Amino acid sequence: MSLRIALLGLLDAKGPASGYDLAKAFERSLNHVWQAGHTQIYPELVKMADDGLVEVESEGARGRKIYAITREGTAWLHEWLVGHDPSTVVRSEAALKAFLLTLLGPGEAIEVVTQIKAHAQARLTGLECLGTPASEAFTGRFALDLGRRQAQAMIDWANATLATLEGRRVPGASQGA
Amino acid sequence: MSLRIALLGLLDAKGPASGYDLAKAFERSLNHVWQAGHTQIYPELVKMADDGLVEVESEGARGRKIYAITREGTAWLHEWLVGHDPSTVVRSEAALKAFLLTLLGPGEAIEVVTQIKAHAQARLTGLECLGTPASEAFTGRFALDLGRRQAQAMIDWANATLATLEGRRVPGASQGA
DNA sequence: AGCTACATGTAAGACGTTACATGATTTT
DNA sequence: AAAATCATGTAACGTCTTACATGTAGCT
Repeated sequence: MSLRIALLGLLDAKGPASGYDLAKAFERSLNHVWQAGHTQIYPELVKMADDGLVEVESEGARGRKIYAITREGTAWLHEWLVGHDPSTVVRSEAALKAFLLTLLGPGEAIEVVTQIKAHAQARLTGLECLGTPASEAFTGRFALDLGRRQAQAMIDWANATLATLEGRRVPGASQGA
Repeated sequence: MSLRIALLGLLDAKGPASGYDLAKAFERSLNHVWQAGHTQIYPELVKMADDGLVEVESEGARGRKIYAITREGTAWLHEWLVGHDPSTVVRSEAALKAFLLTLLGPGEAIEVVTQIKAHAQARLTGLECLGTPASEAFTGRFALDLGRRQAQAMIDWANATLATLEGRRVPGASQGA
């Protein structure tokens, strides 16, 4: 259902758009929150139109189809945002690596953590580029802040873990907030 | 591939086990890192046996089949841990809600953030119960620390966002580490 | 005898990725 | 004229969830 929510959210926030536009919007803005390519988006829009959540507002050049959110779609979106209990399913390859870190020797473990840290730093840099503190109001600004904090938490974890692995601190201790 | 890694990791860390045992281990220890039920685990173990990564060591009562990791399996596991670039695919319903927060009125937005905060706090409490600072060495202790930090980051975000929504702070500003 | 925990599976369907396929318009 | 970008789709395959199905062993 979350793909629907993401698509409805974009249509609600930015107005009518084609599947192509939505795929681009996914790449640019939603990327750090949810992922979907055009091969998933096009069929989903058709299904959503069948269900009355969106409608083809107009057709442009090159077979371009502009979808608009319907009143039913808006209602559905708000219902989900307020009423739906966010699922706690987590599937993180980085966390899986962290879990199995004790199976490796110290040298290899340091290598893996360093790699994870580099990824988190790249992610943080990418997020910093998306919004500056000056631009105060835009859709997704709260998610951007959340993404930054999550990336920073991963970097902090990597630093603490590297310190442990290098024997500079006690292992497994809780380092607080 | 990550399900394989998780299963191989458990077999490597805790020794031979049945599919049933592995499903239980998923529930208890791996839950905050990767999820899988028995309906996914049983067929995967069969495929892994076909591929030579595990083997049926013995069969016990009630049709119980004990799987053990093979040398090839161990090699494969280490290869993945060190060599595989962790995918950055993120799909978080909480983050999606955060993204779409601006579509809601202040009252509803506060409600949603409060709900997310409660979930993060429950998660943090659950993780705290899994390991005490005293027990210094166990498989997954690094992932536990990571999970705690991620949960704390979410709680911090929720508090900052609530402050913004209640008009106590500037919106969208970067709050640093 | 009935309940609970152990133990393993299959099948249908939803969700997601990769590869393939096609054609129109704009830019170089 | 060729290349890039716009624009939409299908098909095959892999992963994940939910529901269904079966039988054993221990406990009360």
